[in-house]
Amino acid sequence: VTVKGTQRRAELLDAAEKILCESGYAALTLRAVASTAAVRLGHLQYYFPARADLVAAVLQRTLARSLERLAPLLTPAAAPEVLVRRLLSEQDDPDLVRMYAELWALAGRDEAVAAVMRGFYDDYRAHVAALIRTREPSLPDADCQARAGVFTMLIEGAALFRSGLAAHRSAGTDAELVAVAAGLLGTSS
Amino acid sequence: VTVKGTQRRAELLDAAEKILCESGYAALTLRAVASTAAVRLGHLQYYFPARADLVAAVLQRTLARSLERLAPLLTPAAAPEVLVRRLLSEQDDPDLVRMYAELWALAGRDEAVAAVMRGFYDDYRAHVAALIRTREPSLPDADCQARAGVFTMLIEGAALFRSGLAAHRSAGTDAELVAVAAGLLGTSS
DNA sequence: TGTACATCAGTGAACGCGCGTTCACTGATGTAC
DNA sequence: TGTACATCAGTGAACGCGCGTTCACTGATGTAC
Repeated sequence: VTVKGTQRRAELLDAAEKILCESGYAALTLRAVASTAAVRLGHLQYYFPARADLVAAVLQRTLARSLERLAPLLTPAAAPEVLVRRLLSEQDDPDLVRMYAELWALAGRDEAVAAVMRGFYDDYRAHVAALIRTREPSLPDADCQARAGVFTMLIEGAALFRSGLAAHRSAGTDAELVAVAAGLLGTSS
Repeated sequence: VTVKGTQRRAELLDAAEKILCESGYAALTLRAVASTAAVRLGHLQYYFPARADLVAAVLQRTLARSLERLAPLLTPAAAPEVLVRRLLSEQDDPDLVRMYAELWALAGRDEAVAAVMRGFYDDYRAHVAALIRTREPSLPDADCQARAGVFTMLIEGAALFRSGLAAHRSAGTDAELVAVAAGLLGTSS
């Protein structure tokens, strides 16, 4: 495990992540990844012997990075409404929403992918639950979990209906969405 | 346009819908459809000259049938909680949820598919809005629309988080989900 | 009632293409003595 | 400080496969006269 090897591997995952985001899972072929990373097909296979290895690696890394980006937003510092708006603005990147939609579809056909996805959303939900707990300390833990679950459903459902996939954005619906989502996070400050 | 031709066409769409539901979009190949319908590849091409024609036709028919199944549930006859529970029980079929996930992913890569999807959800949302209007006649129309929009986000988000794709079902979260969704529909009876 | 003919329904073989995978190979880098 | 050798990094060509599409063809069904 040399420094060069680690770096190359990261470059290949960069290329894979770029393709997955911009062009989708169907376009995530070994040849496309190799070409994007300016590497020969056979060489890519040296690092990822089978396509499944590459897919698993890029999935893990992409979701871990997503969580790193989302977790800092889920702090009690801001008012719930502000927090929800920030969270929703993360959905402004169409490529990202498209990618999530593809991962959901993938999870439906591949139990290993589904397990990784559930792990990601478990972490996400735990952050939300902790936030609710901070805001309403007297609320039983089970209720915090339940509210966090519904909050997550709502936010991820919103991704579909604010991105053009299932509907276009609407200011009126957004206002109601923010109100409902903020209400789930706890009493407004 | 003979009766035989119409019937054959329906049989082919049946086969395509079955594959799309059970095995997903990637498995929706012309050879698989022809084989399922017990028809030769060349013959399938006679009815659907290009794959895109078949995909468009099966998408239209599948969503139209979905709406026919969902619309009767969205009547003011039942209490909101009961109605929401019935709606959620429609998500008990894993194949169906998987298929929706695939259609969302598809919509992200194909604007024609996205347009069909948006049309479907426009109709769906209109039904919900009408239901809310019945239940709370004094509510301005814009508010009905906004609430219906959030309701739809929540229900579709719930599909992801109750099917194993993004999370497994939880009784506690379900209870909170029903409460929030029913609240959006209007005052409880 | 029969005949000619156009259209509809269905067959079968082949095409070029991109895919994941395999494999034998070469050059560079590190390591043991 | 040099040498031998194992491991790492990278190349290039070929494979079998399934895909959508094309096309020439045959048989069945309807229609006009």
